[in-house]
Amino acid sequence: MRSAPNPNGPWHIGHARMPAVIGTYKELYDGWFCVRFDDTDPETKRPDLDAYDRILDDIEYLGFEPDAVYRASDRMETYYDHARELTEKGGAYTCSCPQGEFSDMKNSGEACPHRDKDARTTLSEFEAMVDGEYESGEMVLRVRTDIEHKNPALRDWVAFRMIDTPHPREAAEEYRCWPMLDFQSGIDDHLVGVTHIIRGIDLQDSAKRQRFVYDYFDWEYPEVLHWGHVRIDAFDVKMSTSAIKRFIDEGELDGWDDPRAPTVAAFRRRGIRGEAITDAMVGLGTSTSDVDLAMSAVYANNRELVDDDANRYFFVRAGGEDGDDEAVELPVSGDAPGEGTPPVHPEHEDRGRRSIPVDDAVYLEAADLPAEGEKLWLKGYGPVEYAGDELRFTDDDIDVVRDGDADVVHWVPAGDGTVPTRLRTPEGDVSGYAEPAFAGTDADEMVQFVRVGFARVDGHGDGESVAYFAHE
RNA sequence: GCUCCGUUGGUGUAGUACGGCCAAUCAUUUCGGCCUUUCGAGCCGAUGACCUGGGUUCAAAUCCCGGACGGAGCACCA
Repeated sequence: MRSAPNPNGPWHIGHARMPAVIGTYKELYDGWFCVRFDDTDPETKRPDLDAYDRILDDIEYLGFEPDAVYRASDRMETYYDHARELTEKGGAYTCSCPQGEFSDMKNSGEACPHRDKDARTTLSEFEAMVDGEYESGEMVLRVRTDIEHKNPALRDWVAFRMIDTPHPREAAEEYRCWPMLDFQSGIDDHLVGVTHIIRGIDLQDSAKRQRFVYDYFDWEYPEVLHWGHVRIDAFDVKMSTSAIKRFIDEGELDGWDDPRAPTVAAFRRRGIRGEAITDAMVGLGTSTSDVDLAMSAVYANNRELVDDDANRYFFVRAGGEDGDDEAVELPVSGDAPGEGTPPVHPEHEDRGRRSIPVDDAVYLEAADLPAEGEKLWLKGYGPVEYAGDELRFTDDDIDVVRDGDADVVHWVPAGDGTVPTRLRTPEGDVSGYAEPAFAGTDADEMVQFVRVGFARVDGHGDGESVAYFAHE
């Protein structure tokens, strides 16, 4: 099987589907898969030189190692040879009709005057194409299919055309005569031994077009499956490589791994394992109709993968960039203990307990504040009553929680050890305070901010620490 | 306009080739309960679907015909 990306940019999350599915099938059925960069349009789908490696990197992150990697732009001579052979078999002719004129004739089922050309004329004109003797638009090589085919999409399609813009890859910058996808991928699939093709619904007619070429060569066409588009819920940013690129250029996004971007790189930085994405993609199946990928499915997978290792910390959200919803600082009075000792991980008592010193005041999230006179249970610390301007420690036992008289909330001390932290989320940045022990976490570690969600520690800077929010 | 294709709970999926074992699977979501000095975690449970109208048949999610809705192609893009 093969994944044939167009390297015109890093991947958004939808691109993960192909490697996820064929990589999984390969493992399941002891198969083989390659990545082939279909980079045969230096102009309108101009390849991005960085994208080749980034894509391979993304595939590795998703959990797969391709058995082979090809670049179509390295294989031009092969395509030329097959074009010559096809011409000799009577399967192609050069055509200099203006695009619109040909289209009109084709749509009414009429052959253009070039269709009867003999193979020798075509061959010499094709060599001239290869040598770059025509300008863009002057001459194409068409596959001779059936000009009266009932489906107009299949009638005498273009196999090669001239492109004046040089290819960005140095190895391919001299070529001017480029194959179209249907020709190039059709030839390659057979030559590298692809037996099963999965591709998008937009390429439904490709198989039918390519079959004409396969018939000329007397090759057997692979099994082919067309799947629908994936829509991802939960993202405002329009999901297309060019749209994301534009947002980055305009400064709306910080880069390809901005947590607000629906890119593979962003998911990675947020601490979502490739496996979680892969499993969700495989779960979508391969149906022809469009599907919605619920992010909750990816998050649910990731939660399971990550929960066991993610130690718990408290993080009090102070608010977004607009400064609303400030955290509330309240003194603690009464016969209060000097520290809170919640478990590092409730299912792993052996990891011990954190120590959170309480000098005289704590921060709470504004939304957690009860009505005056009501009680709260500060998790890992104890019961308090909200007295309007302070929290009075009470002698209640845990029954106040059982009886529903007090909510259990997280908190951090308002003292020196508290760690100012920025949590970068798909909805934007949230600033806040993490408990002192958070300063001891390592970059790349996954943690769970209790009652907030899972996050990946990005780093601890001078003034603030940064974490990337994964999911609840 | 011409040509393809699809339609199972909120979401995804199994089942549809060979009709009965499907008053429909699994996961997620939502809701409820349980546990834990009491996690937006975990455990348990509940709600919730065969696009529509005809036909064939003892029997239809499954077969046939029509309709609706949705998607795709008809590029010198991939």
